[in-house]
Amino acid sequence: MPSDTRLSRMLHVLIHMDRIGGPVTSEVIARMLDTNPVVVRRTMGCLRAAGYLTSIKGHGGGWALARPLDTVSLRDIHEALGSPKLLAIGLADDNPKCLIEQAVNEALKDAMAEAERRLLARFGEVTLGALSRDIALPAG
Amino acid sequence: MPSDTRLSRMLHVLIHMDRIGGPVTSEVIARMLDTNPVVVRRTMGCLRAAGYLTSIKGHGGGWALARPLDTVSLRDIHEALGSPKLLAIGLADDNPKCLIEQAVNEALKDAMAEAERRLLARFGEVTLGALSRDIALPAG
DNA sequence: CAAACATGCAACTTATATTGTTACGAGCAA
DNA sequence: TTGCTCGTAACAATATAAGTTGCATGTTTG
Repeated sequence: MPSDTRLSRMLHVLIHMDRIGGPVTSEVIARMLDTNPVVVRRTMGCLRAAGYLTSIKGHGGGWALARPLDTVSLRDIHEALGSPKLLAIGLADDNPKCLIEQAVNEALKDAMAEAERRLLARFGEVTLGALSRDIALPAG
Repeated sequence: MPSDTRLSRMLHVLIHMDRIGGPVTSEVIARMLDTNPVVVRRTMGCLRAAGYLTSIKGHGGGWALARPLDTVSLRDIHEALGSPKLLAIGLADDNPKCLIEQAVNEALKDAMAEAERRLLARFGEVTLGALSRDIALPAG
């Protein structure tokens, strides 16, 4: 399966929108992300449902930020996307009564849970505003 | 995509093999893992290539451990499987020249690399022998 | 040697999740 | 009314793990 790039894409586009200021159409965003307007609406719809974006139909419409980027962390966006799986490996449950399988899975689960916790913690520490300020201004 | 359960399965089966002692056929292992002998051969072939297993054809043949489990870490098995991706999220490279995309990806990449490093470090600290000793003996 | 057993491997199918595409409906502005 | 824009359903494309079938190869046993 192709890796999930939605988080990367959404962070990218949110910072662009902050700098543009006014509403941006799915069409324009699709060109930024080298994809399709429908993909943009589908993904950004999650962020609208979570209160980070608004969308306006009709001429002059498009997408706009609903909150200042300093109040939004990478983790917020991850969760707005439905908290998709962060880890690619899974636990087999082929023989759930087997004590060996249980012990192996317990060991893996602990390590995986810790890795996930730390990744989410780091995402929670970084706001999109802070990230944006780290970028050279000419990027527009 | 279905999560990759090969690591979990291989750890499980290696501890069983250690307790059984003699060679075990793909057929028997397939029943342990509730799967197919061909899947077993395919996956275990990676561990043979890396020197952790041997396989013997013909009557009385099957799979056997090539090294004591105390000398094999979870990380060793992960690497023997070809170091499959640990993280499920990826970085979009839709517009590689865009400074914003670059900065976003850099931030994500750092956090992801750290999570991966820590997970691998933890896998490296645990041997299959140690894991096996944590399990109640009647599990056989 | 012949038969039974077991792995090796190619080729194909299935399952699952993201991503891409087409088509059409609904709302809003000029 | 016309044109722009989002909303959504439906479907195809893509990638990877997993499952399946079939047959060749090698090994043990009688």
